Amino acid sequence: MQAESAFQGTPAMAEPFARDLRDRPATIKDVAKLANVSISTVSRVVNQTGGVSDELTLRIEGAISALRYRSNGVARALRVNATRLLGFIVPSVANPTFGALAQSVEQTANERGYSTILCNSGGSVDNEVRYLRLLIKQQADGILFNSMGIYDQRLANLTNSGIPVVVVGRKIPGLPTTNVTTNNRQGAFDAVSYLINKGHRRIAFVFGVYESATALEDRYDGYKDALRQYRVPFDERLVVKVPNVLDSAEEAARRLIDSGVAFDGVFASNDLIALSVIKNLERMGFRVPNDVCVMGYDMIPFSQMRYPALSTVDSHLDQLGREATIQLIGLAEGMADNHSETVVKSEIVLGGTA
Amino acid sequence: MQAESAFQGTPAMAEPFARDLRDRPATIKDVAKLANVSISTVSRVVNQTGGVSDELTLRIEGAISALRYRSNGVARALRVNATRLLGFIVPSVANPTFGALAQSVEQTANERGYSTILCNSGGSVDNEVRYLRLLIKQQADGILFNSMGIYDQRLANLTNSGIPVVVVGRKIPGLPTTNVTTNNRQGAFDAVSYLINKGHRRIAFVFGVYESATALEDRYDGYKDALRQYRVPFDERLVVKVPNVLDSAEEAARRLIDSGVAFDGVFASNDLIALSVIKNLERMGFRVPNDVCVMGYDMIPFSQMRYPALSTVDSHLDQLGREATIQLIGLAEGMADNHSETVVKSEIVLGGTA
DNA sequence: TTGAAAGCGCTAACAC
DNA sequence: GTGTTAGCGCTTTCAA
Repeated sequence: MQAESAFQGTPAMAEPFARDLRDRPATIKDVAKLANVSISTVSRVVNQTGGVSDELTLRIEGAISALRYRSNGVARALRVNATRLLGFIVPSVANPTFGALAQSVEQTANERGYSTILCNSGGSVDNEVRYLRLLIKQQADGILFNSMGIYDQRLANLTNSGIPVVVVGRKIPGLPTTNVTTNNRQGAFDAVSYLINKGHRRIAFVFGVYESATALEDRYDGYKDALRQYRVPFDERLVVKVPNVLDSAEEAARRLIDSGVAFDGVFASNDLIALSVIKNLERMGFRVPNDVCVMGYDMIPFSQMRYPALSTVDSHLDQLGREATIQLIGLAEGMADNHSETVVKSEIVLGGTA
Repeated sequence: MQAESAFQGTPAMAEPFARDLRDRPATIKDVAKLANVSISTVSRVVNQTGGVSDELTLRIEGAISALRYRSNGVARALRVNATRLLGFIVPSVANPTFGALAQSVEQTANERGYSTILCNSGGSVDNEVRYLRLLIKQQADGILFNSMGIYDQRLANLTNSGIPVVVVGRKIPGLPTTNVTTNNRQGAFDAVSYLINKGHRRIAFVFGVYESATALEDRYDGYKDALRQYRVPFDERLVVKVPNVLDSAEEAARRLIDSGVAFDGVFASNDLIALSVIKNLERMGFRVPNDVCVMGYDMIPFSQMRYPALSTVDSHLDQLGREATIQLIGLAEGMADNHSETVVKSEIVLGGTA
């Protein structure tokens, strides 16, 4: 820290000293030699451990900036057995849900002196396994895992291999890890209840394949809960699965419409799907919300960048990411319980589509 | 690799051996001891350097899986002086433009055995500097830099400090780095030319503050080029700056409309702004494209998730990310020129908004 | 307050 | 084919 500001302070006079060591970066040894002290003293100054006389401190800081010395994080990591690196495994950063999550994770980690290695699993368990292995090998201090929620024996082995793991946004059935989730079932219940209370009775549930098993199931359960609560008959023809929306937004609503089943409301398992449904409804001449009401889930920033804004359920992605990261760092630093469960509340937000 | 599959093959019989070493992970030494060989032989098996007899190989693989050994990447990195970690600095992953870019970077890096540390600068030079320092300290093998394009002496110092750096999507004036950009000026020219050829004469240019200086300037230049080419008078009242759209999508079009200046087309500096403009136009009762045509830039996946889909300029973000990553790895492995320039072509894509 | 020295886990000469 | 050993750059006892 001091070292760095000292360096900035003397960019001009730094050059002459800089490279009598041929083009490799300066090490602590070089600094020690130039300052005429031992490497341990340099280390004390660099890490601000204290107990170094003002005179030496000054001399060492001078040498540090002259040599443009930066302590080697890898060597340090090896020695102290901590990298201050966190792994974050998500299905896809291109998906704004995870983008928002990643943003909050990264920021929270940073405030605490950690960096984030981002890993796109593409939604495949094999890749999840591959990344877990990689992160363990790279000695990440902890792993934040936004898994697809599919159980696999290898996942169990890896998440139990000693490295702190927090599963975020969803649970993996059978994996006893610390997890931070959003209150999916309640949120879905609220959304569908709202639609019912507005007088809708034929409410479709549209969901994507590219989603975590458990989060999806919870939202589906919430949907059914609401129907039951208000004695609206369940019709399985209103439950529609669509392919990955980011790849092909085409089929979402069409299937529903083509099927000829009457419906006056749609509850989508996430915002992207909701948007895709709206797109297709509008393309086919329906008006939203006049002809059909649509609600999404997650409240990605985008879903508000249209007119009318999407009615949705805010799952507080920022809070989710933040909480999960805090938990993970707690585990990594040995001051948190393992296997805890945190639930972030979600709440409906009315835009203009329902 | 072999080690890992061997391990998977014997999860059941692994346990008994596993923890006579108290709860620390097994090291190469432990494996050597159990297999009754030297650590160098273990290393040779782990790294598949060859030259080890079948018998020993087998014995070592057995020990590896029994101990659930995983080579320590940090120790290896220290020794071979390479982390196989790439840093990727972006203004914000929550922004889908960078999400798309990050996705392609991550994938390309992965195919080549590298992982990516994602860093959100939040668009501030101070954070960019902070991250550059961090990545250098962490011994990243290279840095992919999606900078805001603002020059700063510290950036110059850091990017010249020996670590390979590729600037992607934009240039930083005054920083002679390798860079991979998209053909912004031409793309903007094409977009605006298209609008002009459709008969529009009052075309606004709307841009955001949250954008890279150079990319923006190039797009602005392209806009002016087209006006000049077709002898459409330039009216600076049609050039409108809006605040960060992700934070507040409110003001984009309103300013333009409130100003009372007539316009029949909008060229936005990126898709997000285009969407925000459309939202506000529609909210105020204008119809797109009937009353006003709108074109965006970048072709983020989202801009196609509406009806009608946004007309925009595809800047081939995936290709951009891919190309930049390849260049960076080339630099990192010492087989690419420094200071090269690559330009990815962009081309207009007609949705239904223009 | 300072320095010497051991050692984190690994690779790569080099010797056998 | 296999083993011995030095050392990557750092932190951290321990002694002085």
